[in-house]
Amino acid sequence: MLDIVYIRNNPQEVSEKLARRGFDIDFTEFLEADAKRRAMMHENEELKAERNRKSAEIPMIKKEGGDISQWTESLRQLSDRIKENDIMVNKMTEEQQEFLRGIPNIPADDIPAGGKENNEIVSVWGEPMPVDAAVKNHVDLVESTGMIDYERGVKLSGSGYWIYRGAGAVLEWALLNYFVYDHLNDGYEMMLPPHILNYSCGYVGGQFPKFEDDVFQLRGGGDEFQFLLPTAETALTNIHADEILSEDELPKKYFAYTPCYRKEAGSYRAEERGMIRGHQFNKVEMFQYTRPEDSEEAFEELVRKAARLVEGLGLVHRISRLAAGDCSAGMRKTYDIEIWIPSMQIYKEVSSVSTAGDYQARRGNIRYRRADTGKVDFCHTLNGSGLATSRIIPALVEQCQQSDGSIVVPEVLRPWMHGIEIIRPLAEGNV
RNA sequence: GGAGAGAUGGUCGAGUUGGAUGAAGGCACCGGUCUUGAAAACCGGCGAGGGUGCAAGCCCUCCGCGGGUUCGAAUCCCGCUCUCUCCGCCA
Repeated sequence: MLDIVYIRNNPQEVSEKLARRGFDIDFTEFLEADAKRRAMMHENEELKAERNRKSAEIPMIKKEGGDISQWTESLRQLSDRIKENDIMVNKMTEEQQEFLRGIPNIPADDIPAGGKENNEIVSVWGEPMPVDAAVKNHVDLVESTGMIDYERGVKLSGSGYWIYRGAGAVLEWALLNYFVYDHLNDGYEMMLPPHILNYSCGYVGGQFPKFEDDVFQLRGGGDEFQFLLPTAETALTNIHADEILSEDELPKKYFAYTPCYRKEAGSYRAEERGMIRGHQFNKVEMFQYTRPEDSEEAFEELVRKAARLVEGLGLVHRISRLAAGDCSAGMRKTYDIEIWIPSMQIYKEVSSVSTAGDYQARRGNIRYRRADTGKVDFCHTLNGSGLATSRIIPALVEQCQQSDGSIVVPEVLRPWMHGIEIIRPLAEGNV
């Protein structure tokens, strides 16, 4: 949610900045309605003041034994008028809120305008392997080594689900451990939140109402529903909703491990078969609540952390600065960490680091009190995957494969691999 | 699933025969006195949102959420949500 005062004072500037992300908006009508609403509100407040004043006199008149019947009659009329006005003001306010809710965040000035095609590559780490007939794709690799059981995953649940098993499950878990320990070392607090959230969490996170249909909804009969979280960000954003934090507890640095549940409705492209896109995948999510003046630095920190995790695995990757139109609606700026998938000859996102500025904080009413002035102000919120595994494993098995179809486990994961250093193909008929 | 109790400001907690009070008191926090320093003690300050104003200020709204009764609701009535206790069930 944008600051209405800011829009009021700088409508032109806001429109221009939003245009950078391809969002066309004209505030003329909105501001007219806003002025009308405020005038109406002001008028009604004066009526209320009058009512309060006169009502307060009644007990005194009563005490002196005076007659109050004409007072109550005129006050009843006044009250009725106030009630009518209230309904109108509420309606205007509701319309205004709805309008504001539909406006995406203002993109940061230091990111390119336009859509996906304007994304910029910030840096590249490692040398992408050339196409090679000998390179096996991850689907073949994880099946031949028995790391993933696609068939039985589908049997249990349906298309888009798989089972990590044996060395595959161990590797998956080792990755998560590797991430967890890195964040603990950096002083982040670990969270294991509920996976089922209420409607309001989806709203504050910025996903609802637009993406209501992209999550798995759990309906209990009411209008509002609970849902399986599509990312731990949705939980972490809401932890401090409706709270006023004190300045000295900022920045708050959290991370959470959860599976992420997404409908991913729509057809799968053939090249995305495998683990690239599933209905359920594991992810460790980093999150920070900061003072406004610290969010830029926090953003850099999150990007650095995400990239360093991939680097630690020794996997070829790059960092992209997303163009305004490619950032999700609630975000001012997003950098993606993308990992090289040799069989597909493309980079795929394994982490998306974003800063929301105060956009989410306004929706969730997340504030802090400044120590110097004693005033409250909105926090800034930032989030970043650190990391999602579902694209790491494909990249890992492909980048770490040997000519015999075995996979060398990266050094950093060994402490959690129960002695497995090389994952070898199963014998024929052993699947 | 059944029965009962409750929801007040950062926190604890008064206030429920409707009116003088955004709300006693304690704690926390901030400023000051005292002290070599700290603690203690004492004095003072201390909710949020909105409107208006250069400002001091003034006004409106908010006692879980939504509605109702009333000239007037934290207080009465209805609905909802959540929490707690007891019973039942049980991975």
